[in-house]
Amino acid sequence: MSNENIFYPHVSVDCVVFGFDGEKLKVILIERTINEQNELYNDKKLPGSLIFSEEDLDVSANRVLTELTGLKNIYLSQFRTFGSPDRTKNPRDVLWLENTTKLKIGRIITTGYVAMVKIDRKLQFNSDTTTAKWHDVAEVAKMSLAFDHNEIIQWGLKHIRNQVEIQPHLLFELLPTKFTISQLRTLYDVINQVKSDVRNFQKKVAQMPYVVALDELEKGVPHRAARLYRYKK
Amino acid sequence: MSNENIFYPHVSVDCVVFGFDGEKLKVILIERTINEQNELYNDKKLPGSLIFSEEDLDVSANRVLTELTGLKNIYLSQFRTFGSPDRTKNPRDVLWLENTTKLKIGRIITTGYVAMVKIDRKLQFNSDTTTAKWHDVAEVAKMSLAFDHNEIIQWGLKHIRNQVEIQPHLLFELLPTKFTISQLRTLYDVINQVKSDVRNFQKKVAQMPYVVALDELEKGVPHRAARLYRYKK
DNA sequence: TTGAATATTGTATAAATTACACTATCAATA
DNA sequence: TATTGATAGTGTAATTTATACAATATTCAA
Repeated sequence: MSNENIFYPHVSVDCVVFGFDGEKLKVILIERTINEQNELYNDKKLPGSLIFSEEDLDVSANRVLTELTGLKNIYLSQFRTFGSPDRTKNPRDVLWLENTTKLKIGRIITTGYVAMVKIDRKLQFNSDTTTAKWHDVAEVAKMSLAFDHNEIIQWGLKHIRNQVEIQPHLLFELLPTKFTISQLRTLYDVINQVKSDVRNFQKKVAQMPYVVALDELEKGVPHRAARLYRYKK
Repeated sequence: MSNENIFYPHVSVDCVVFGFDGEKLKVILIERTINEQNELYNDKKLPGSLIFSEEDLDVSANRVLTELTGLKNIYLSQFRTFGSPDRTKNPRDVLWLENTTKLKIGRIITTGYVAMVKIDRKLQFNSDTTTAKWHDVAEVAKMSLAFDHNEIIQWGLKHIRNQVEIQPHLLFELLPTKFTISQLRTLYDVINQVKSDVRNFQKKVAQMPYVVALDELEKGVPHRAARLYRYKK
């Protein structure tokens, strides 16, 4: 094996954090400003950054997420690594990288992580120049994000679909503590891109021992109030 | 974000290539010899190596697999990236790395790929010092492999289990062109760690339009010969 | 009181999964 | 050539799971 072709790529992590507002699937993006020949250009990217020297990849994903969004103790699940040299083919991305890292960067290999969090959790961040905000996943698909972040989000979405099929418990990460069956169904449908039958869905929920009915109804709705449920264990 | 903690890890790929001998699940390992204070030490590792400078990760996995096993045009599917700094905590592994790469290596982040190939494919290799051979997956689990390769194999195994559930077609990658239902069932059972009922399995196969019966029986068996089938499309 | 909006509930049918045991075939050998 | 050992091959009933489908209940607001 010859050595002259071996070099030292940079390694980063990117977090695809999903939320649910009761109606639509959301994802956290960070605003990015690039100073391009004294013209300021704004676009959006996933929360992500280079890993530290002796830092475990999973640990790094948690650190970066906290630094850029303020979210702590989030379960992050690795789903795929993106390693095309074309990831840095856009000069705007390279410019931004070199400005923010003060490093000369040839290529970056990034590992994607997904998380599912309750959308009412507060987003905070260290830096003055980045702002983490929720965006509609459907809207984001039409936007042009930094690097290959559109592609990363699609893979992340695919990943949570698979995850949720194996572990339906994960759905409750996205719902408020108290929720209606209707919210649960909407979430299920939006993730799986289906339209479930109301009665059959009720039946399905009824045989989930970990979804327990509360003695409480939703409030402030201009129609019959739905019963609230919570997730147990 | 401070820069002093950012550095340039090495990036590699490792291939977990599964085969099936009609009875047991197999995996390709490479023999490794380490010269430790003039004592030769032998052990085994997955086929894997550092990526090249401008090489796509997927392309790299294919190149490395061909270089180390002679296998060409294999469909490799990425399943997980291993990024613990502890991956190089064994001095023996570091010694081997530095001898083979002539590089000073602190840590290596590796991306795992799986492949499923017919076990009768010929294994060939460039180097005089490595030999690729099939090993029982069950036996390998009891061996101590290089780096975290035991762990990588377990993740790979989990991955093909999921894959095969979604895409039962993949099973036929592991079988000879002509196979018996009994072989198919044994393979199914060994991958899913179950014991399927013979009659129910026949029923299941009967409703797979892509498994077609041949007008041919197996030969050289000291009992009633089973009908041969092949995979179509 | 009425209408608008959403919540809640059951039954019949079809499809998929599971459990279960005897006969058929062939080669080796007595 | 009869017997034995080893594996192939086959069907039915019961259970579980998935699907299709519509009328009544509750609440708020007009």
